Amino acid sequence: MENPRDIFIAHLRRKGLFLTRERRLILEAIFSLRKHFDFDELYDTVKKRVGRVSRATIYRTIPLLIDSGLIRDVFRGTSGTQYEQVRGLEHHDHLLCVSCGSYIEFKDERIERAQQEVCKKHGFVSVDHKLGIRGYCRKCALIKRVKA
Amino acid sequence: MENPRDIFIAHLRRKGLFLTRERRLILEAIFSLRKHFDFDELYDTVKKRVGRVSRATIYRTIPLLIDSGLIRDVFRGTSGTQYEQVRGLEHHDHLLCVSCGSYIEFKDERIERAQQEVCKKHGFVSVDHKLGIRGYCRKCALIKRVKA
DNA sequence: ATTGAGATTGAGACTAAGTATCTATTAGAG
DNA sequence: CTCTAATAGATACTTAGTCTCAATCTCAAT
Repeated sequence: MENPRDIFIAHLRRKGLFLTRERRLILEAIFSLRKHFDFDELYDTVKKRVGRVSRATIYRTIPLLIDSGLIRDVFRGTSGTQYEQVRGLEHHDHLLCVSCGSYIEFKDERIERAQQEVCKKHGFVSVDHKLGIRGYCRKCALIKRVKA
Repeated sequence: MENPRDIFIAHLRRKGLFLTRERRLILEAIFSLRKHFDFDELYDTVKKRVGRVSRATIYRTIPLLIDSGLIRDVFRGTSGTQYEQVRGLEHHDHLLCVSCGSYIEFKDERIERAQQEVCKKHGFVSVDHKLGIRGYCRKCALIKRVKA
């Protein structure tokens, strides 16, 4: 019950849904992609493997995968939503370079713990959180300084 | 040089832009709104006061206000972006109730400090950050429990 | 106060992410 | 194998946000 396929099937069962050929192929496609991906990358990959999929099917399957805990959406830029594979339970946050678009993942236990305390204090039951720090990565910060 | 108008003008000057009637009215409209607002609320308010504004003008002015540090965008839901007035420098983050849509603002120094350290460690120059915790507020968490 | 170059506005066309609808097809329980 | 609800595909639709361009306005220099 550890592999993505079983997790996905279990989730579908729970909701009385079928594991269709398309859903299976979308799931497989995701794990052939790099960790972060967007709609178009997923769509193109599935299409390349199957020959034909409807965009609608991809859009309909994404929330199922999110609810299964297999992927999550990380940020929404001007051009669509970015998703990432969730492997295991290692939650993490992101440093996002506004200049070159690269990102760095990080995890800080102090931040996680402090968040839990904040929730507790407000009687808030957290289901998800997202911390994104926007700025300039090391390389771009240097270029910027040279320019200025 | 403390009031929003002066800050805005200074920013425009720096970029060689004019303080037009429309920009002034948009700025004034914002400060008549509640702290959090979206595009439509702003658009309607300006229209009510002036009689006529182009949606494009509002859309063009928003980034100017963001760059001036007078407002910031807090989260982007399925229906547009939410903005908030920035008063002074008090940065804060949000607890977002996925059930009733309410939000709670909070600030935690430990989180802020830890973030700075993370940036430092990666040679990252932060310009902005956003922490949003999604979940159930006290009231909705109770209702949920009763239902389940 | 006038003027002129460049900035800006308004109106609407346009783009694109995501949703909704409808019909033919498919999954899988019995 | 059969039957029914679920599903896929195709495409129309919605809507946040951007782009375009002619008409208008701003303000620094006169």
